[in-house]
Amino acid sequence: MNHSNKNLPGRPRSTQSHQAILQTTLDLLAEVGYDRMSIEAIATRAGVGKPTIYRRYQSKAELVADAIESRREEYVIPDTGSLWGDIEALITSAAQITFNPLGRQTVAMMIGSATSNPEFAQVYWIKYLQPRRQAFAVVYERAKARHEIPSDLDPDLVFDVISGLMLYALVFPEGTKAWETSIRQTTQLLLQGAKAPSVSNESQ
Amino acid sequence: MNHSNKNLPGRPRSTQSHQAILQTTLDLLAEVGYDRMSIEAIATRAGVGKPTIYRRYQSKAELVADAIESRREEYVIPDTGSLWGDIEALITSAAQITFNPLGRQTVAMMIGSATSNPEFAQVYWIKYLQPRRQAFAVVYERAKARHEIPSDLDPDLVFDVISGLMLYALVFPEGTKAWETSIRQTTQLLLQGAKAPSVSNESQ
Amino acid sequence: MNHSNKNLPGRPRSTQSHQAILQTTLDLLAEVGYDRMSIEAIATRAGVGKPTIYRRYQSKAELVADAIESRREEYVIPDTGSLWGDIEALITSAAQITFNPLGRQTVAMMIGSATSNPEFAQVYWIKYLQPRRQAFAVVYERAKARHEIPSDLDPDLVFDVISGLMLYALVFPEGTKAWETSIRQTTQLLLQGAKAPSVSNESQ
Amino acid sequence: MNHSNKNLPGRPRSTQSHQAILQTTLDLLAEVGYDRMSIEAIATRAGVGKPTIYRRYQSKAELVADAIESRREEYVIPDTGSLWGDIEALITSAAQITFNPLGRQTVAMMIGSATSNPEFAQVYWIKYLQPRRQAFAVVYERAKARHEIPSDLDPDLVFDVISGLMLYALVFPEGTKAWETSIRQTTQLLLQGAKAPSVSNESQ
DNA sequence: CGGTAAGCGAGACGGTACGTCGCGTCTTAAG
DNA sequence: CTTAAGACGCGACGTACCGTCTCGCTTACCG
Repeated sequence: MNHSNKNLPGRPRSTQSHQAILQTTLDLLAEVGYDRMSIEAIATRAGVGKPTIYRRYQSKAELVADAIESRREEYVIPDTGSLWGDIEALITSAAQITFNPLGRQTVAMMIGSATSNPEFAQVYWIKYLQPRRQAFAVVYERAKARHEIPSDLDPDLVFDVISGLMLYALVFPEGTKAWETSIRQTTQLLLQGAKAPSVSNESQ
Repeated sequence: MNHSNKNLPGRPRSTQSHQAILQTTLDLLAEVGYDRMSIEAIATRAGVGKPTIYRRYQSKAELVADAIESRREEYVIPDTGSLWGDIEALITSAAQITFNPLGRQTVAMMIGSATSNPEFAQVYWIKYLQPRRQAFAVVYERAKARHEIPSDLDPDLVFDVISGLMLYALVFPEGTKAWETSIRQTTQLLLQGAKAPSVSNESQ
Repeated sequence: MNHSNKNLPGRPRSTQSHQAILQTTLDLLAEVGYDRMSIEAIATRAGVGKPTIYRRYQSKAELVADAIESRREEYVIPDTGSLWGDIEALITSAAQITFNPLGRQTVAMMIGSATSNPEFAQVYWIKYLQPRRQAFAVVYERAKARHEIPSDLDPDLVFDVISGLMLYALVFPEGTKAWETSIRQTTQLLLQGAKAPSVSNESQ
Repeated sequence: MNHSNKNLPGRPRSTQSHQAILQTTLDLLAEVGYDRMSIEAIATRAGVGKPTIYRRYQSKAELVADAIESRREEYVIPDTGSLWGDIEALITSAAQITFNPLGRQTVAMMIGSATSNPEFAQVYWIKYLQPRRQAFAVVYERAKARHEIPSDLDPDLVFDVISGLMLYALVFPEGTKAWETSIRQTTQLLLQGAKAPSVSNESQ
């Protein structure tokens, strides 16, 4: 992304400052949340001048996006040998990332600025959801090859339903305590439904 | 909730100012969004002093919550005679409320403060989602009585899946253009799945 | 000034409230000073509604003026038998009234609003200084009759010099610690100077 | 007082803004007076942000004090060759500074906050009165050297009497129209009194 | 003796200014 | 040419009082 071996004139940007900025951003995000987190506070706590931040990022959203991105680990497609094993792995991975202070704040922030900064949710979509969606497609294909499941079901749809449920559970915890159970149940029903003879939907 | 016929001392609060505040809040929410909307601007446009707003609400969130709540219409359970007709009505109603500037901002705001102001999402849950969830249960029971659908399916689960998908579609429009189709398809699969012979899930 | 025995219709004004207002005004004036004293605070502490104050007084200045005036005692011209005895009595009386918290605040307030509310200093002049100035004239005449002092000196001038010195001492305490001594000395010099053969002032 | 050639980090404070603030403060002080002058108005008219003012001064009093101080000219001790000539020069100089809108407001403000901000009157004493008091002492010594006046009179006392009279005249204009005449007369009497044989003060 | 007119406390009203915080930009000297 | 530091103009924050108003309730005179 940055061709750091270019012979640019002048003092190079401090890697140390850069790391301090990103770490402090994540710390503050987890501590006080996106809204209550000020660039001023990040600069002060990181021991960095404000312009040093603004030179790198145009907005708080951009900074936070990069901070989160910087800590993202490479996602490995699970391969446990069975469909349900893989699905459990996917759910567990998603839950670990999502259901902790930083994760909650991240999602909250992403969602909160979905309308005001649409490109922001887009980043989340491309960087985070898309890879998992594709991983699920792979998992699904493998299960199909093992004849575990029917072939006429769109894995993307299943993935979106699962993601939607997790998002829903994140936003409304009081209505959906047993969200993991709901996800398993729903996935099962979808797979069965695809196998069963079609039910006519007369309104369509 | 309040018996309102109490003989409180002092000048009563102006209903006119109150209405002006709520209306202006909704106008500005739709126009510029939650973050960019200042109490100062609301007060000025509503022709009201700032303290008049702060006397009623402790925070912007509280004000906006009440403004939205004040415009909520009574929800009527659909009864078209067929399950799919009722479902379409539910979807259409939800879409009308959600997929417009004010609706998007409302949901964005509710979700955005889900972690910082959890009681806020709770209000949304109780006032808005719960009634629709219960309405769906009624619709489902009626369909069951008409032998349109199997009996061993939890209507709440179906509702949550649908809601989750809509929320997902609202937040990530780029990934889910055809969300209405997805919802119909998913609902159909769930209903079929419930009818079909169970698929064993060995990991459970 | 007010023909209080008029048969006005309606409920008469509460003497109790009136006294509470005046007393609280003086208390607060001494405690926090004129500037930091708010009508709101007076009303609250006096257990009185704001309109009850505004019905009586048009401004804070007016209220304070009346509060001070209400506590003014009748001034009695001293008559100790000797000029210096009388002068000491005058000085002591003035000092008692002026050099205490309420007195300092009163004078400060009078002076502070001398330019913005000139009529205010005028009240002070008429109600407080004028009587003492006239009293001094009487004292002076009596001393002249006793042949203690020369006749060709204007007692008003002497009084003004004394008053000026006290005012000066009140405002600049650091420069004029021994103001009582200064006053005695000055008075003595003026009396002597009036007796002595005139010094020519060529510039006049 | 500050050696100003210190190498402080960060952007130095804008001299331009500083001057604009001081000038606008004096303008508004003369126009509307101390009480009616708001920091908000100063900031707006000076084309400056409020924090820029609050960064420099903790209170309105402090700001005004510095604004006045900034325009103070160096005082030159008069030397006309005769005592009365010098005295006239002193009086004229004092009158010019004091008896105009800005001067009146200045003194009013200084005096008004004499009790609430005692250090404020102190500044006035040190910066303004003390130099003139010392100047008068010099003038007096020169006159004594010319054998114009007796030696056993404290020039500070004379100065204080004159200052007190001017202050008195400023506060109570209605009682002391001919204050210049009073001052000349008083000064003359004091000088004569010092020459004359002492009058016994029996009460002491 | 009942009507009525003013005063009462309480407290909300539209405002103005307060003093603070954070914004995103700028201007320094130092590296 | 970047850095840390920090001032800048700006705008919104939430609070304190301003002086006015509107309540429901006395209170006391007057017909």
